[in-house]
Amino acid sequence: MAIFSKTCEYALRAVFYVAQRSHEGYKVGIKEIAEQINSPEPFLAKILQRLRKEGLIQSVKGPSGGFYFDAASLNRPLADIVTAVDGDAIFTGCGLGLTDCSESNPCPLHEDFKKVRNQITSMLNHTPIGKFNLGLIKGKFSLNK
Amino acid sequence: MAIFSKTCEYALRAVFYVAQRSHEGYKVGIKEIAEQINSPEPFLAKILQRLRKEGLIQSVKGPSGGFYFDAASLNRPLADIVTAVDGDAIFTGCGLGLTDCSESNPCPLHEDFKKVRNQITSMLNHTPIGKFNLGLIKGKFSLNK
DNA sequence: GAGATAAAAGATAAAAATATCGTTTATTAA
DNA sequence: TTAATAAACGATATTTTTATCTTTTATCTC
Ligand code: FES
Ligand code: FES
Repeated sequence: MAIFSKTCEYALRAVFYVAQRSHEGYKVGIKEIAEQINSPEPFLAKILQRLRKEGLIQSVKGPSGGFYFDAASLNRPLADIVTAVDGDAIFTGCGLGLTDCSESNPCPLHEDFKKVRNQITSMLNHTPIGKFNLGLIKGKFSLNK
Repeated sequence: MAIFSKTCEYALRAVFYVAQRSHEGYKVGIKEIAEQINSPEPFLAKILQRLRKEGLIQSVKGPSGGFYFDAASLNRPLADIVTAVDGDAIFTGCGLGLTDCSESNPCPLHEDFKKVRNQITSMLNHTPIGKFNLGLIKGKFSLNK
C-alpha cells in the first residue's frame, strides 16, 4: 500500500514533468511525457484527459500541440491534482477505514492519524505545481525510476 | 486512496478488538469479531489466518476456542501487523512510486515524504497492540463505523 | 482547402484487491 | 468415544484498479 494510487503517482510525476517543460517554454506530447516518467502511455493519456477536463492542465491538439501549464495553473497546489485523482480520502478519511472520522466517534488511532493527515494536507496545500521546476531543470530530481 | 489497504484496516480493527477481549480474559470467535468491527466474515477469516501463520496472533479450534493474544503478542508493535499485511511500502516506498527511494536519486517530494513516512513509522513502531485496551473497554473508541 | 499531427473519446482487456463458499481438521465437552 | 464447535484450507467469484486499442475530433502547416 502506498499513500497515493498508481494513477495519482503517474499524475504527479507527469505534472512535474510538464510543469518543468512549461517553465522552459515548451508544450509536451503524451508520448514524450510517458517516456520521461516511465508510465504506460494510453493509461497516462486518460489521466491527463481527466485533469484537463477539470481545468488543472492545458492542452492543444494538432501539430506542435501537447500539454502545458499556464501561469495560473503552475501556482495551483498539488492538493488539487491529488483531489482530482484520488478524492479527499487522504485528507479526511479514517486511517482504519471507519465511515467517517470525527472527534466524537474516534478510532483508536484517530489522534495519531490526524497528525499524519495534517502534515500531508499541509504539504500538498503549500506546494505549488511549479515548485520544483528549477531543481528538475538542474537534474536534481528523478521522475522515472 | 488511503494509508492502508482495506485488508490492513480490517486487520488492525480486528487486532484491537481481540486485544481488548484478551485483556479481559476471553477468546473471540471470528463471527463475533466480524460483527464487532463490521467486516465481511470470510474475508476477515483469511486475514487472521495469515496473521496466525506469522505468529502474530494466537488461536485454538473447537468449542470455547477462538482468537486471542498472549502477553508477549500484546506488546508487539502495530508495525508488525501492518508489515505482515501490506508489506513495507508504507515504511520505505517512494511517495511517487519510483522503484526505490534514496537520497542519491530522490523524487521532488522525497524530503517531504520522508518526514511523513518517518512519522507513520515511528507511530506504528511505538504503539503496542494492547495500547488501547483500557480505552476500548471504557468505550472511548469505535471500531465499527 | 488538403494533409499531417496530436489529443479526446469510447470500447475492451488484464491484473490485483476484495469477498464468498464448501469441505476438512483440530479441540472440547459430555 | 462421540457429537458439537470453531478455525484452517482450497477453490471460486466479484469488484476495482490498471492498462490497451481503435476511432474521432481539433489544430496546425502548407
Ligand atoms: S476516526 Fe479513525 S482517524 Fe479519525
Ligand atoms: S524518492 Fe520519492 S520519496 Fe524518496
